[in-house]
Amino acid sequence: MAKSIPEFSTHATCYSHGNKSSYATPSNCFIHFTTSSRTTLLSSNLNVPRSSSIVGSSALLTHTINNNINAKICKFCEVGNIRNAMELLRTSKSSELELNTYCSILQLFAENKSLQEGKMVHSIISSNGIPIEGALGAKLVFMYVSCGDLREGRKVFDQFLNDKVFLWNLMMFEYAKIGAHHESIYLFNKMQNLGIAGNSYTFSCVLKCFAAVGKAGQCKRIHGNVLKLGFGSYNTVVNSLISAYFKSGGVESAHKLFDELIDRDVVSWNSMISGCVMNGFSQDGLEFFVRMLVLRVGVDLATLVNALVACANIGNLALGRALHAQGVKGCFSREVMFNNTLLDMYSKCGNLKDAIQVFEKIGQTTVVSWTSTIAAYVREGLYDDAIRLFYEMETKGVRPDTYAVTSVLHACACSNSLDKGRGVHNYFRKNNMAISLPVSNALMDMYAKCGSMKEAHLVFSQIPVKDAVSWNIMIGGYSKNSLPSEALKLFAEMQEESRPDDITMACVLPACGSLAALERGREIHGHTLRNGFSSELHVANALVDMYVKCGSLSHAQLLFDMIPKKDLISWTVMIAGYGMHGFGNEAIATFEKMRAAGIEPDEISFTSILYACSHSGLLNEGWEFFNSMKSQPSFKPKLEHYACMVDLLARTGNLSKAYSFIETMPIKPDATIWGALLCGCRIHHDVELAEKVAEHVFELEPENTGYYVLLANIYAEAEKWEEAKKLREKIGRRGLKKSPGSSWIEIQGKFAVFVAGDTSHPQAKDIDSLLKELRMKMKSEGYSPKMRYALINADDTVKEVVLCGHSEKLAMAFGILNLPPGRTIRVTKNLRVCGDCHEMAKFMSKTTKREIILRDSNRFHHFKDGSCSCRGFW
DNA sequence: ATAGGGTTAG
Repeated sequence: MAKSIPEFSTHATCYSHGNKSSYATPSNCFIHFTTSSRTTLLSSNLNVPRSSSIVGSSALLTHTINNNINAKICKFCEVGNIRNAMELLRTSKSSELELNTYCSILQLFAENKSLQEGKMVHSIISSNGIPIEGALGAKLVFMYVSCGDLREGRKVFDQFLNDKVFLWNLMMFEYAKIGAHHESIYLFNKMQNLGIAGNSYTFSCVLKCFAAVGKAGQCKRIHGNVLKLGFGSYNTVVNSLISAYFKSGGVESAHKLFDELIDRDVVSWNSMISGCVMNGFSQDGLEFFVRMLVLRVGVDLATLVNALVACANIGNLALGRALHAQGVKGCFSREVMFNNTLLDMYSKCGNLKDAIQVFEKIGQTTVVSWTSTIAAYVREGLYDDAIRLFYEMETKGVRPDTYAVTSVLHACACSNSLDKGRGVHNYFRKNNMAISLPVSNALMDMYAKCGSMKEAHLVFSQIPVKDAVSWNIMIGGYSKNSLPSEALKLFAEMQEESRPDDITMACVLPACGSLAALERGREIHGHTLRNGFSSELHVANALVDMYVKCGSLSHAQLLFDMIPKKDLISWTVMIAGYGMHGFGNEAIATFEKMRAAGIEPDEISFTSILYACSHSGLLNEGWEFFNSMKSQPSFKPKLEHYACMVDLLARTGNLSKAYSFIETMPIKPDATIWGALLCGCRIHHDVELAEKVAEHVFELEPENTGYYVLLANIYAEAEKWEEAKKLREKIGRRGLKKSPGSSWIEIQGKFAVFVAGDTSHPQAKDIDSLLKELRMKMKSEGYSPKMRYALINADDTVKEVVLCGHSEKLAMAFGILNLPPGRTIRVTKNLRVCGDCHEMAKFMSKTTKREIILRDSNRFHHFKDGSCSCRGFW
């Protein structure tokens, strides 16, 4: 998270490009050096009386007067009388003033932080023709830096060559303080090139900077330097080394240094606790804390704060409370930082009440207190309270920072409230708040999570320099909001403009999955291998899921088996994969293996296994899983679980059982539940029940055209043309439009999309004649086309034409025409496959000796040698 | 005259 500091970054750019015209180049320094050596001669004339007798006596007189003036100014400085000191300085002649006098007055202004007066002295020095160098130059720099004008201080610093380590340290330290670590490192390197040896301060500072910019290798190098120069026993330096190693992941090196350190002070111990905590070893950190107590090392505020963070991370509420008590005893309970950490600890340990109590008792709040409390409310799902607190903070005069802003946006995202999110965004605009990169990212994330990719993109398009997070949020947002083509498009753009990381992979792979874009998915798989991302668990899981959804179950299985430490997601993805492809028994075996591996299923893995049972018609097994879930007190079956059971009962022909199951549900059934039964009515041709069920469905979701079509089809299949027609007219009257069925096939990374009756395709003629030929063959081999699916009350010839025009048939035929013999044909359809197409696919797989994998909106159908893996369960 | 450890989000 680099803060942008324009004035310093321009420096850095100049230096790194070796720009000769920059005022800070060594050659420029040399010019200043030579000019000033000339004036050094002049200035020494001021203080050394000449030897000539006549001139000499007057010079002596001048000298005495000068001394008086200089002494007077110094006296004024001593007592802090700025006005008189300045007055005297201004009215005195240049020749009367000594360098020391300037120094004393600059020192005073440095201590008083009087920048304006300091600047005046600077201009007097310049107009008096005094060269800026040596002690005076150093003092001038010190004045500017002390007064907070680092930029002006740097200008003076660059004007002369100096070898004062203190001054270099000062500059480095100031840059480090404002986060300009690179600038600090630049100065360190320059110092080394000039042959100026650093001291312990130098190394402490530069180690911090290297750690901050993530240069672990440099820390090692500096470590060597430190030992060579004999700072290996300096406490401050070793402590800096320890924390630098920790910050760059060198946990072992840090521990080794600590073990070898003889004089450990409280900072050494604190560094160990914080280092362990930041590397995810909170328990180890707490052990260092306990060792401190045993050895009676004094504990300070930082110790308690670090230990509290450790407790928060591992949820150790008991120790957290003990630390609270210890803090009160040690009089830290007035410290804001202590209270902030404390309230965060309570919240993270699941104790909102105590967290709020700490917050309400804090005498003095900072933006951190508010942010932590906002996050505490979000943790408990109290999003409105969190948002309210954000606005309340403003009325208390606390200005929100990046953390506060991202937290409140997260609250909006979690509450799934686009209006509240927009409200916060408007609040930023009204208050002219700077929208930094992290804030833009949080805004995009909020809009994406609330489903408005349009607004997310608007924010995205206004970011001048995007980082990987920005791209990932957009790509993942498109994937999650069912805009997979947009996700893939943006991923391609990202590859041109930025560096995709492991998270990018996990964001873009689901898009391949939802498009069944196997070739693109394979490409991205290659990308993860080349970049070493595939060892990341979330990437591996995403890959398995992608192969499952792209219909390549064997690849999914292969990758799944290769995951060394599978988590709940890995298992759930594979169980769902087996289910979707109709391998119910494999899904069950995998579920049992997961339990044997000590991983307990959650609600989602139960949904997956129940669907797997339903897709394979495993009625008894499904009941068993459903009952075992109900027997666990921590689980309450949700709507989706009931939907699976209804689906399972209905598919297996237990329609009336399904009906009574719905009636006895403890929660109110929604349209999906009734819809599952309606679907079963279609499979088992129960028109009477279908009408009864449809009433429920239409009442719950009157706008969803899919259900009207479903009932219309049930009528048509029963050849009840009048009813079908009425229903279709009803749809028309309501202005509802059926979402058109479409199918697509990916060939060489490009998608060919077909809609029913499409004749615009360049190969339409070939496709048509191939389908006609297949139909003839089918007929001659005794297949009768399933006229029912034409759903038009016309004579059979017309029906046959319409049947041939179904999008999945077109896509399959296109695949046969364009893919080399023997290659598997993979087709995806946005709706459920039609019965006649299903029959024809079986036939196609036999006569063309091709494997056809058809994914519909519900599951996969593998057609091979004239049969389908679904065995009729669809 | 300059230092090392310390709170909040995603």
